[in-house]
Amino acid sequence: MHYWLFKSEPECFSIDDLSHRPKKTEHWDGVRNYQARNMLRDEIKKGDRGFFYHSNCQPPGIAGIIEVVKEGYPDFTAWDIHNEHFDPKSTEEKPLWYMVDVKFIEKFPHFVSLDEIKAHPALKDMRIVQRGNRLSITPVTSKEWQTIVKLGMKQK
DNA sequence: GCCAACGTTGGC
DNA sequence: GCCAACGTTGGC
Repeated sequence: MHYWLFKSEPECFSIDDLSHRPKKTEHWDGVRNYQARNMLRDEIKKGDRGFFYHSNCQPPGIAGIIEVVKEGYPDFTAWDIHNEHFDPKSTEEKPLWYMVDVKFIEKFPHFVSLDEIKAHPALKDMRIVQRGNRLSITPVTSKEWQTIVKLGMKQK
């Protein structure tokens, strides 16, 4: 099993939005970056777990845990001309963009802020703390995963 | 709202 | 196939 970090702007789609969806499940659509697309299509497997990262908000950080419940399949929002992620280069015959379905597992009792991640020596290699990182999905090592889960489960 | 970093586009 | 211009991301 592998671990991932999924970025989302909470204004747009937050961990609470996910937990209130039917079956606490939603497709992770709208990724329009080739590197992230390759991970969605080829590497992210059913049963993998991910962090739900809140970006472009105050404070940014990791809000909780999700699980991949459906592996890569064509992102149909790219075919919808009225969708903001519409892309005429993608067709049903030759889909260009992919997505997975993710399910809400839990919200951390303690939100792990980007500041905390940056301050932790074991997390210094995470993509998310490196400057200029713009990938919306990144791999997480099992060591990083365990470190962050420990921080997130810490009760006040 | 600023702006650095980065990916993508398109002219050549 | 280079690379400048442009658009987007996302922390601050």
